[in-house]
This record gives sequence, C-alpha cells and structure tokens, in this order.
Amino acid sequence: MATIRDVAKLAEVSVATVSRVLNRKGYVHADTVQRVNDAMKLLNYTPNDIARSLSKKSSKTIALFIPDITNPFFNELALAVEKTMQKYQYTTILCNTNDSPKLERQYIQSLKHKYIDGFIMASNTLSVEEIEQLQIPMVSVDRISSPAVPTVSSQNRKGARLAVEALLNQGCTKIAHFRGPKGLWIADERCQGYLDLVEELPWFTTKLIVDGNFQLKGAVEAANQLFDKYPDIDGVFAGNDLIAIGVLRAMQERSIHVPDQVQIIGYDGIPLTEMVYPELSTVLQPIYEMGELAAQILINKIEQEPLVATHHQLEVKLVQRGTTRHKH
Amino acid sequence: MATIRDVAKLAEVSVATVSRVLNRKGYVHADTVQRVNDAMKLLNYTPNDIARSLSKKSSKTIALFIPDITNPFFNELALAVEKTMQKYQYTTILCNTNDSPKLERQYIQSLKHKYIDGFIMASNTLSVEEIEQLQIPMVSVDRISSPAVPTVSSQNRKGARLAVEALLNQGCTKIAHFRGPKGLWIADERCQGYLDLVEELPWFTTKLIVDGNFQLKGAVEAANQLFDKYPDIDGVFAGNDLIAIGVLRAMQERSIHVPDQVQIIGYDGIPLTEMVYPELSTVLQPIYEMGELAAQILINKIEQEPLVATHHQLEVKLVQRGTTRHKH
DNA sequence: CTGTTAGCGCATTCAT
DNA sequence: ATGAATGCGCTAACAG
Repeated sequence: MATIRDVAKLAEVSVATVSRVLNRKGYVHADTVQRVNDAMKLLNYTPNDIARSLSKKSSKTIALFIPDITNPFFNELALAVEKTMQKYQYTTILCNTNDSPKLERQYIQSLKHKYIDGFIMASNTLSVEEIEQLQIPMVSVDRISSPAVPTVSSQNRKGARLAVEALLNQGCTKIAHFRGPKGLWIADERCQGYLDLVEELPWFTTKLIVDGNFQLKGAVEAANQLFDKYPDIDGVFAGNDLIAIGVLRAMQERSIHVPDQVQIIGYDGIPLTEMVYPELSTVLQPIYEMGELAAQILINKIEQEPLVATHHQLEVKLVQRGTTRHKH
Repeated sequence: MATIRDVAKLAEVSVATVSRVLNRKGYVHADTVQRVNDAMKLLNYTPNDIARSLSKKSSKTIALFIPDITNPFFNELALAVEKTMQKYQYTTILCNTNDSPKLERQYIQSLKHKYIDGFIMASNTLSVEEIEQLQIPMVSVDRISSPAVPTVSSQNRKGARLAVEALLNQGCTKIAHFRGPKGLWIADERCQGYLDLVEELPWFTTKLIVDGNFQLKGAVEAANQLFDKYPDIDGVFAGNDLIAIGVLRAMQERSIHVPDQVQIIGYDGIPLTEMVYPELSTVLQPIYEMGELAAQILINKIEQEPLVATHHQLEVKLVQRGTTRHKH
C-alpha cells in the first residue's frame, strides 16, 4: 500500500502538503491540490487509519455496550447505531457485556488503549463515579448512567399508561403487570405508569405485580403461577414483548383464549410481535430511531458541536393487534 | 496514561528491555524482569494498542461479515464469534453487509487500513477472484467463498433428509418444500436433500418447490398461494425456521390445524422456534459451535498454526416438537 | 502557500 | 543481557 511519502514524491511536494490536502486544513494552492490529488489517484492511495490514530489520539471508532445481541431489542438498536456510525465514517465495536461489571470494566480498559472516541451504553452496571471519571464522550440508551451523560429513551411511563388505559377501556376488570428487573429504570417507569391508573381501583393489590427479568422463559412460569392464584385476571400489561409472549404462551398451554378471556399488551414493538399468532398488541417504541439519535448525539459530542438537550424522550405509540379486543 | 518510556525510566532500563519483557521475547535477566514488572505495576502501565499495531502491522482485531444482525441465526453466530475472539484477546468488528457487494467492498477497504487481521464471512457476494486477491486470513461460515478458504457449515443435505424422512414416516403423503434463495449454497443443499427422498415418489412435482428469501413475510404469502393450488399438501419442509414460522402463520390464518392436518419442519434451531405455539419442529444446527469453530480456525490461520482440515461439517439433529406428529 | 522536523508509543535490528 | 537508534505512517507546529 502506498504511503503519504510516495504521494509526496510523485506530486513533488512535501508530506506536509499532502497531509494538508488530505485533511483540507491550512492553505494550499489550487494547482498543488490538483497535483496531489492526481498522485493519490494514480497510486490508489488512501491514508492509514492506524498511523492517523496514533498521531491524533483518536480512532474514529466508538463502542456500543449492550447486554446481549441475541435480544431482539438490542439487535435492532445495534443495527441502527452501526448504520449511522458507518454513515459518518465511524466504525463501531459491539460489546456484549452480559450485564457483568467485570466484563464492562475489561472492555473499557482495552478500548481505551485503542483510542476509542466514545461509548453508547445500553448496558450499564457501573457506578456513577466510575462512569464520570472515564473522561470519554458517552451517551446512554434506555439507561441512566449519570446525570452528566445524555440519555435517549422513550416515554416509558406514558407508554405504560397508554397500554393500561386501553385494557381498562376494553373491558378488563383485573389487570396484572409482569414487570422487568427491579431497580432497572425503564422497568420502574413502566410499572409506575401502570400504578398511575390502577392503584386506586378496588380490585388492585400489589400481588398483581410480578417481578421478571425481561426474558420469555421465566415469564411462562410466572404467568402460570399467578393465574393459578388469580384465575380471574383478564388483562395483562407486560414490561416488554418477550414477557408478553411468554404470558401468551402460558395462556395457550392453559387453553385460555386470547384475547377473549385475557387481553395482553407488551412493550417494545420488536419484530417478534408480528411473528407470533395471534400477533401481539404492544407499545411501540422507535427502536431504530433511538439508536440513530444516540449515535448522532455521540458524534456531536465527539466533534464538540453544540448540544441541544440532554435527555431525549421519544414518542411511543400503542399498536393494537391480535391480543386485545379493540374496536375496529 | 503511562508509556513504555515512563516504565523504562522508573525501572532504570531502556525501552527495548521493557519491550522485551512485555513480549517475553529475547533474553533479559530475571532481576531486570522483576524491576520492570514492578515499575509497570506501579505506573499501572498497559501497552498502547494503536502504537503496537502501527509497528507490527497487525491490530489483533478481526471482522465478521453478516447480512443482517437482526436475523436470529446471525446474532447467535455473532455472539459466539465475539465471545471466543474476546477470549483470545482479539476484538471483533461486526459488519452488516445487507448482502450488498458495494457495502462489502467498502468495509473491506476501510478495514484494511486498520490492519485488520482476518475475516469471517457469513455473507459473501464477492467473486472468488476478489476474495483470493485479498491476501488476508479468512474463513467462511455457511457460505463458500473460494476453494482456498476454510468453511464451516452443518450437514445441510443430511439434515434435510432427516426432516423429510420424518415427515414421510409420520404419514405425510404430499410434502412441499419452501426453499431459500436460488444459488445460495446452503439452500441448494437442503433442497437437494429433499429431492433425494421424494423425487421418485408418485405424487412429486417440481411445483411443490417454491423459492423464497429466507424471510418470514414472503413465506406467509407463498404458503397461501401454494395451498390454494394444492390443498392436499400435508407436510412442509422449510429451508429455514423463519420460513417455517411463516408457513405456520399461514396455516393458522387458514384454520388448518398443525400438526393434525399439516406437519411442518424448519431448519436452524433458532430460539424463535421455541417461542411460537405450537413450538416448531426443526433441524437443529449447532449455531454457537459453528461460530466458535470459525473463530478458532481463523485465529489458527492468523497465528500460522497448522491447520487440520479445510471444510468442517458439523452434526445436525432433528428435533421434533409441536408441529409434527411424532410418536412419543 | 509550502517544506522541515519533531513527535505519537512501540518493536526491532545492530552493536556492545 | 542490554542499550541506541531507526522505522511504522501520519499530523502539527514552526519556519520560511
């Protein structure tokens, strides 16, 4: 591969000049620009990123931390981030943290030695202090890492209310909530939205709220247990789609008809919701857009452009499909 | 961050010596090693990867090319590759190529300038010549890039036979095959496996084979069309699980009972097969192991260790679940 | 407007 | 066994 020196020689200028036209920085005569460009073309020259990184202490690459790429929510997010980063000539490194602090720290250390330019955290088990002393541009998605870092999420609480309201309007008289992990911000928010609407109702009891881990497997079991105790539940708001599908599975195994006997609404709007039958009603959050936005914000931060706001909440939308009895 | 020079100064040796203990290369007195190590510990020193890459022309990173991370097969593969690469201190860059040759070339170019050490191709739209002149270690998964590159796949043809054989044994008298893209090696193999068993049977006609793109959406429609024409089909072997689930969906919409009226078997064994109801019978290929193996082979190639074989076909297993009428 | 030169942090001959 | 010096390819003062 040709180097900057080869180009300089061929164009009969110094490497500095070549570097200038390469980076469109500093003055250089139009004719010279031409000669240099010709030389570059002739030699099929393209700059060496590693050398550039070493000298600039920046690598034009960012890292995306997610718990597990196998989760449909995160793989759509990852796709969005990768695509938009790619558009801006950044490369992105995907880190499956498995929600392990040890792994996260390990990744961070090794990435720092690569002059990583920034992080997008959709997984975060680190303390606020640890995050803040990192001294690297960062934005978090669906998580709050520290008040100092921009966050993009959807209107979780509002979305939850939308779902529960629909359930109520469509005749449910006892609605359970299968929530996500305690202490996880989005799970708490969604639970709060549920409480906003049902806490004062006569049938409500905290027993109707059951903890989960956002996974399908656990949800099936949890649903079976809860329905054993409360066979009169006729509505379910799930903390995410995976849980909702788990509940649906439990209903099908128990021969409880959905949506006639029980209505179910999930949260996220992952593609999976359209793959099950009946198709799952859900609160759709713009996952792809969230990834895009996070990427944009991070790039702005890296390139020091002015920041507009610090916490972005994107619109959600209730989509009623086969697991609810909505009027057409 | 401390540099090698800082360590050298503190340990009262030259940078060359520090470099030697760092890479356990060349002779250096035990006492000196000790001093250097102490100094490194004291300064919390870890080498700068970028500088190292520049000087070694190797970055300890590889790229994984896949069509689309959103596809469950590929995200499991990606997880496997990332995890095992990570185990060997390699970092992996994920490239969603969308099966576009333009994007693939673009990625390759940009990666070469990062001194990428190798490629794992699970997406490949490039010509054999293009691949071969690349001059970078490579292994392909589920694809054949060139006779010169190691390939890992599963026993596609045998797997297909397993599925069709079961269908036959379990009473099917007219079996359709919804295949993957024409010209795609794995799709062709699976189709061949189907043909192996049914081509000679009286009911067989090529009309029972329908082309698809391995996506769920198209499969639903294709299934509807085929069943309009051949309502007496009572068995389906699908080229992959997504197609199979699409067919299942079509059956459910047409109120055709699965597995009583129609039995369905997919291929891949993605997690999704256990999320639908009834759960999908499928030919399970060891996706995670395939990723692991590909990663191992690539590392061996990079580090010039001897290669055992060049084409690895992993075992597949027929798993009968809710969409087939197997004896228990 | 352009060239010279000194790094960036590490690896690697070649001496000693 | 160890050190000095050179190079990897590019950027960025600093001169001119």
